[in-house]
Parts: sequence; C-alpha cells; structure tokens
Amino acid sequence: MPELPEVETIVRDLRQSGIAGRTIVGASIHWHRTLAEPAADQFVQRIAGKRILNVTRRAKYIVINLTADLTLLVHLRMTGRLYFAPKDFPLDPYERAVLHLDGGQDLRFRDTRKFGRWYFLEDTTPVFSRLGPEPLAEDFSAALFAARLAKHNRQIKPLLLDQSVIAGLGNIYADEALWLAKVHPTRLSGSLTVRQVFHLYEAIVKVLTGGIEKRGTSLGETSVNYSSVTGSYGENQDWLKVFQRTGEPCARCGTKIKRLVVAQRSSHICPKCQRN
DNA sequence: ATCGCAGCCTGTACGC
DNA sequence: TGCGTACAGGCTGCGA
Repeated sequence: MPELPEVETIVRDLRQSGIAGRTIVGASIHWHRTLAEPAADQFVQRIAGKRILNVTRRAKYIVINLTADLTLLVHLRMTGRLYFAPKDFPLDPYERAVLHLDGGQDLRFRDTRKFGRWYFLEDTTPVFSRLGPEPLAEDFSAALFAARLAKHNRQIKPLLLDQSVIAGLGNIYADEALWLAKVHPTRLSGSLTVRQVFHLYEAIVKVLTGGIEKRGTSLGETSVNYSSVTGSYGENQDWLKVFQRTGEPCARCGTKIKRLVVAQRSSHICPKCQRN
C-alpha cells in the first residue's frame, strides 16, 4: 500500500501536527514482532523520556529522530497506519504498538496484516545503506538513474521495485511510470534505449510528484486502505492511468487495459502503448 | 546475477 | 447461506 507519496504525506502531516518537541512518556507493544529490534520490553524501557526532534522520510521509512541520538524507523509495509488518539480512547483490535506522548495523546500504529515493522536504533546505517537513491532528491539525475540500471540486466518492473536500485517505488507507481514511459514491464533493462531510460526517469519523477500532490493513493476497502495521520484519504486513485483499471480504455489510445503477472505481482499495461 | 517460490498475516471477493 | 480458493499496495530468504 504505502509507497513513497503516501509515506511522504504522512511525514508532512506528522510535522504539521507539531509532533516535534513532544516527549514520549511511555509505549505499549501489543504484537511483539512489530518491533524488529530491539525486543519489545527493552524498547518500552529505553524509549521512555526521549523527545521527538523531527520527522523525515527515507524511501518508505518514516524516520523519527529522537534525543540521545536515537532513531525510530516505522515501515508500514502493506496495512500499517499511524494516527493520533487520546490515551484513554478504546484500543482498536488491530493496534500493534503505541507511543504515549506528553499531554495525554497517543501516536498509535494499527496494522491488520502485521507486516509493519518498527526499528529503534542507535545507528540507521545498516538499514539505509541497502537503499538506492531517492528519486525526488535534487541530485537524482537521468544520468544517475541510467547508471543504476546499467548495473543489472533484468525485467524492468521488478528492477524498479527493488529498493536497493531506486528507493520508494511500489507496485502502483511502478505500473504508472511504465505506462507513462510506454515501456513493457517485462522488457529487459539492458535492452532499453537511452531515450526510453530518459523517459522512464521523467515518468518516475512525474508520477511520484503527482502522487504527493494528491496526498497519495487510497484504494480498496477502508479497513485496509491507506490514510494519513489525520485519517484523511488521498485522491491519487482518481488519477491512475492503468493500476487496477483492467478493461478500461487507455487514456492515450483507447485500447483496453490488460492485467498480467510479472515477477509474481500484478501488472497493468496498455498492450498497444507498451510493447515488449 | 537473476528468477521463482514460500513465508510472514488477515480480510475480502468471488465462484460453486 | 456456506465453503473453499484466490488475491491484496511489501519485503526477505532460499534453492536453482
């Protein structure tokens, strides 16, 4: 679910909420595996009393910088959601972890499928060193993108989903970028022309920027759906050109959008615009 | 190096 | 209505 634009929206909303400067007075873990590290009891002990300095994003990680040089990373995976609630508000059955903030407010983590992970770290290097460049960073150029691709020769769709090659794309935005650049998802990366690589570079930047402008993509029924910390949904689903639009006409040529499976995941393409 | 698959989890949609 | 099956936006680890 949440990809770069959704995580970015959440991070901006967290900042907007004035979370910087708040003190974490305690924490509760209701599903111990949510804590990737350290163990839940150590986490609860050690995070109490730390103050939140600021909130940023790296790839699909929400980065909560704390005093004492500590960092809390939150990865939402498929169904994770962060939201605020008064501390005495009834617990949702899918609540996995909670930060108790000063002033009687909780920052709660609800995660139906339990795939989401929290990392409470002194050093984020082991996690971040495995990530490719940020596609919306100023220094992310077409040349850099081409250089990343040149290290591999594999199907372009799974390559785009590989977070060590380029960070932040997921199934939705990868499909949208490939449609925009008119590239078939199974094309081998090494067979792309310089021109196609450039178009793909531009398409990636465009779909991610557009996704942020629309505050992310909210698809599916509401219990599993993405929403930001305020509970608000995104609107990018209304602007998708191919994702989950099987059978609908291509916005460019009118051909029916087709669904296929690439690297064990669903892909959506215009069979006329995107030829292998 | 790359690919295919199983696994982590739960809920929903759909066909019979 | 009830049941089995397929599927879901992410990511990791394994063997081939």
